[in-house]
Amino acid sequence: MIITRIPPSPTGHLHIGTARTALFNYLFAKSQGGKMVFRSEDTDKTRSTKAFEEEIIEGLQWLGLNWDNDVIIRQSEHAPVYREYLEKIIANGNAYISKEESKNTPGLLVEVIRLKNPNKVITFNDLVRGDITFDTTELGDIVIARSIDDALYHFTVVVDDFLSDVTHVIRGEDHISNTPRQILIQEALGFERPLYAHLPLILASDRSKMSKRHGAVSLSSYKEAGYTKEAIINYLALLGWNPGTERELFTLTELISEFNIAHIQKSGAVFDIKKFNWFNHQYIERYSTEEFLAYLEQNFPTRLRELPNFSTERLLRLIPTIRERIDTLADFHDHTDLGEYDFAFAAPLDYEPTLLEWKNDTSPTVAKPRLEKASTLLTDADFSSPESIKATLWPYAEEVGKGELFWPLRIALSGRSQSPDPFTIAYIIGQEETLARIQNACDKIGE
RNA sequence: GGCCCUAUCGUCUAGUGGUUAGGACACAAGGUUUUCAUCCUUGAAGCCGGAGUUCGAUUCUCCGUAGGGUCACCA
Repeated sequence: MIITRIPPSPTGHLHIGTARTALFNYLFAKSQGGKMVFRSEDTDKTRSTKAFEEEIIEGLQWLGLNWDNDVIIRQSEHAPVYREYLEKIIANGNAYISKEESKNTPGLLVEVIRLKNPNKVITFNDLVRGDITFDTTELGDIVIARSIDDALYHFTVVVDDFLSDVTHVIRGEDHISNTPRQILIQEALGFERPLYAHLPLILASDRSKMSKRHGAVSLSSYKEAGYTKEAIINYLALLGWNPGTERELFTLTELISEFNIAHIQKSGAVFDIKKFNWFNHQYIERYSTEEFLAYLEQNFPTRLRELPNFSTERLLRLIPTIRERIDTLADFHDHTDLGEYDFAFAAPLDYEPTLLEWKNDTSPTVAKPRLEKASTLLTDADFSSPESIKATLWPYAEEVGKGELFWPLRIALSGRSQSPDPFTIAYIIGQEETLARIQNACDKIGE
């Protein structure tokens, strides 16, 4: 049975890189019929918080990356276990208690536990990179515990991986240099060595490790900006891995069946927000009206309904238009309105009359009779679809010129130089509102 | 600086000794019955450098160079 693990440290928000590491562990385990276990590495009592732990757990679950252990393993609850193995490693002579000056509080004499380094050359096989060799002599006698009841990272990782029967350690490339230390501890304890796979790092655009100074790095910040979990999973999977085909769109389930560790890249991958946006657009576009509405409601909880002249009916008709035009919800100007899509609710009143002027026209005045004619035609029109509205107006447009009619009509309905076509807007706002807006435009033109 | 890892279009990548070096994002131009968006077509854009192995290197080896990671009583 293949067992992988995702052991985040609850000392900060769920980093997008941690989410990706979890994804790869999940995909590998599931593709092999194995399991992934979750472990909270909260041995650093001063930096770990319950809130961060909850955020990390919620984030991974939101993505659908579920682990297989029923109870969450917390290293803070394992002190007695570490003590047992610490006693064992001291008893077998591979570690010793060292009385020395504290590094944290200079002047204070403390007893730390150090591994007796055999000073040997260690070679381990990395599933991504092949053999990697280190001379551990330069590591010295590493400190594995502050005291018998206070084990440190390298020691706790080795013990917990052993206790969880972890077969594959899949983690970021930044852990490569930790591997020989952990192997030394495994050997001192007589544990079997798991298989290792070190993933290439996600890089910022300057090719350095992605960090806060590069902008958004937490999963929650992307979630809040309106990225869908489908897009996040899909994009993250393709950052440092490829299916071996030219296909790019995959669901989590499809990724499980396509996943192959041999296709993991060796070099770091730059996180490209533009491509990420494209993925998000792909998934948003595939949402049904109901799914999109749920997506909107989730991200604009109450404010959506506080828009002036809000109407659920109109919103439902607006959705197909928004769906094909946005990459993320952040594309709306801010989280208080629908930005450039506000024409769906409030009538545009403050645009300049000159905006009604088509490029072939010399003054907006010439558009007035066209708008009046359109108004007449629309009075008897079928408003059940954009197409029926279009059919009503088409013959007349061919007569006077399409731009000559549709441009001023579109401005009259949207008040914007760029917007969806007039048929779509008329359909969204309905007949009564359409006629009122055309009348308003005519009034603006005056004589 | 020591140690370790890496190196194909701007970015993500396919490629495993012989290819017109392929795809995607982004970009540019044109088109799709008015603007925006969508969609379609086309285009520009790449094998880090030098030796070596070989009939032949993007591909194998070595040396450079560049970039990254890591050097805690953090994880």
